[in-house]
Amino acid sequence: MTTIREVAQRVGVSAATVSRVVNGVPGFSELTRQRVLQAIDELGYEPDSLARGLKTSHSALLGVLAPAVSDALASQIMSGVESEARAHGHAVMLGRTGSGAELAVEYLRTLRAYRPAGVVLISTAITPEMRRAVGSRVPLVSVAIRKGNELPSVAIDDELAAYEGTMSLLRSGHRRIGLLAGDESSVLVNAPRERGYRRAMRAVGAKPLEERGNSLYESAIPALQRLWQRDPELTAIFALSDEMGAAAVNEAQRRGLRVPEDLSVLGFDDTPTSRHVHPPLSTVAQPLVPMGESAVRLLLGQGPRNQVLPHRIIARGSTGPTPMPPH
Amino acid sequence: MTTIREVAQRVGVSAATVSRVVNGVPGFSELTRQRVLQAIDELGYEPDSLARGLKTSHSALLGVLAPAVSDALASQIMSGVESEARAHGHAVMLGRTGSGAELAVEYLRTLRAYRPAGVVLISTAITPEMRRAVGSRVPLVSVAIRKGNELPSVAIDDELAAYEGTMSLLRSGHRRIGLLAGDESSVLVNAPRERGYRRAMRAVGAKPLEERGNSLYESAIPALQRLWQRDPELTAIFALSDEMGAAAVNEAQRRGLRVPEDLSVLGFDDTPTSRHVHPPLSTVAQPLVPMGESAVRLLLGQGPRNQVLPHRIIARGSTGPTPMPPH
DNA sequence: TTGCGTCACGTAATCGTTTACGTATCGAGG
DNA sequence: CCTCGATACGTAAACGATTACGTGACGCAA
Repeated sequence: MTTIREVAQRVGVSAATVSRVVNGVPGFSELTRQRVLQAIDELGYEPDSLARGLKTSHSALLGVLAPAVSDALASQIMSGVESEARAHGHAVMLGRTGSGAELAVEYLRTLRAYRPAGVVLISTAITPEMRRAVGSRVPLVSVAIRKGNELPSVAIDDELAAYEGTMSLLRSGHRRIGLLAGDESSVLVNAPRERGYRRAMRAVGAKPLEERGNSLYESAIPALQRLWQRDPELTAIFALSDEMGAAAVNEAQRRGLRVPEDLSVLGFDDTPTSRHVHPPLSTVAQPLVPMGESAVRLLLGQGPRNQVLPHRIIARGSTGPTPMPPH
Repeated sequence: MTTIREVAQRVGVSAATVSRVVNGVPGFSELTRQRVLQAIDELGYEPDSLARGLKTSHSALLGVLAPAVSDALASQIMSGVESEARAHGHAVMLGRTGSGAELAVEYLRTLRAYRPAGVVLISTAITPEMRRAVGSRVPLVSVAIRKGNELPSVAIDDELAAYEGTMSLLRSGHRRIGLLAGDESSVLVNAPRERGYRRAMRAVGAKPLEERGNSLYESAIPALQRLWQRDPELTAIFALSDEMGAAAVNEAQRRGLRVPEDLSVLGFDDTPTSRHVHPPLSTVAQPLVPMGESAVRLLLGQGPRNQVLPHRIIARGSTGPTPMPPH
């Protein structure tokens, strides 16, 4: 590893001067700039981030905390985080919450030891313990959750998005729309969505019908069962996650229903999963990658404290007009 | 941020002693150990990783390089990497290759500046430029690829796995088995799988039939078209990725074929995608999470240089016996 | 010519650890 | 009693960068 002193020596200047040209701090002539840059290139010098971070007391590291590393929704957001972070010369450190805040606290403690430039919390509410663990200096931003913590946030308007999703089904003539909700543990994102659904249903005098899964594929199967049991003549299902939506289209077809002729299914989030079923899942799309990008810009001090990004209803193959009533 | 000197002062010893008990280096009495530990607890002291890394010239950071952050297969592996890394007190830095080696080189350069303990390369072959970028000190390990670089590796035996996958279809009576292969760019993993398929087919005197996608869902549709065109009476399809397998079961059903009664579909990798279709996809499973775990153990100096982990054929709903020939 | 402001550097302290080396104390063996 | 070897520390020098401060040279106005 070549050090700043080695390149200084090669050029015949002091380390301070090299540091200045590297960081663009005024105090050197054009000629020495050239020679320093050339020496850097020849020696393949790269500033030691540890030493730099020690001196400046902050590194160019960004922490990312997600419920699970392999979570599809989080992955998309992380993708945006990674590219925007890199665009700003920052690197990304990964951690997961798992169940309970214990892992998160532990992760934040080790993260703090690296003096990160900021931390992105994906689908994760912050606890006082977590705040203590990471220290009060480090800026945090929460993504895909708006309420429940006083952090700056990047998210869609879940209530409105669910309202409009429901509305789009209603406009196609559906009245018997079952809701496949997420579980209580992710209440911060689910509660507003449920409210949006109910508000839309009530607006047209339709009766809300809800069952709860845990957002994952398997959990949707029994919830669907219960839904059909409560109303065998459902014409549409609004699932609050794409995985549950995928389960709905598969399960419907297994029961001999055609999608969307006999049953429309609307998903939520627009993860890649929505394209893995047939017909492809219509969904209420969150701009996941842009959300990740926005989050790092916010951390790096740009943009308003609370960003609400636009959602979008994407009609793919799984939704259509109300089936003709048999007569 | 409390420093080591502050805890030293509080106990009435020198910083050196505190450092010794923190790192378990002999040279302190049991009594001072107790008191130091207590002071650390009271002050919430956490050693500064940057300073420590500067002094020892290596951090407890592990780099991970994947083709894409949101890649499903890579995500599973990363999940294993993260948990095992954490179990060893290491943190994980994320980077992506994208297309071309340029991003990878850039990432490895910034990674080197943090003096990482090692780097995990997922589905990525190393180039001389990449090696230079990261420096010769940093140990590397490649996951999910065995050939093509002289790195220590963790992977399954792709040739054998594909052979056995094909064999399992053959044993069910299938003879007209189409192969949905991946693209040339990932030749290091695809070539052996194709060889395994061909070897099995030839072993029973069946005729190989192959078309090429790019491992993603969408790419499988036209490839399937070509497959059916070349042999309309295929009774099974072996897809070299779960996404293509999922496309095959959906596309088959769209054409009015029942899965598995009329057509069996076998996938590859055992990513979550395999459970997102109906019937759920039978697949040749790689132990992705354990592969990630093994990789970090290998980096940290444990285990043999080249690990071949066991694959497994998982029969879910998408495969079955040959359809009766109509007569 | 003198004086002063600017430019272009160099010097040296500093960030928070680790660690080689020095040292005081103490018990035991001769 | 003296010596020797552990044991249990303390001292101070690194690690590789950044940066406040000092300084010599130069230009220019008075």
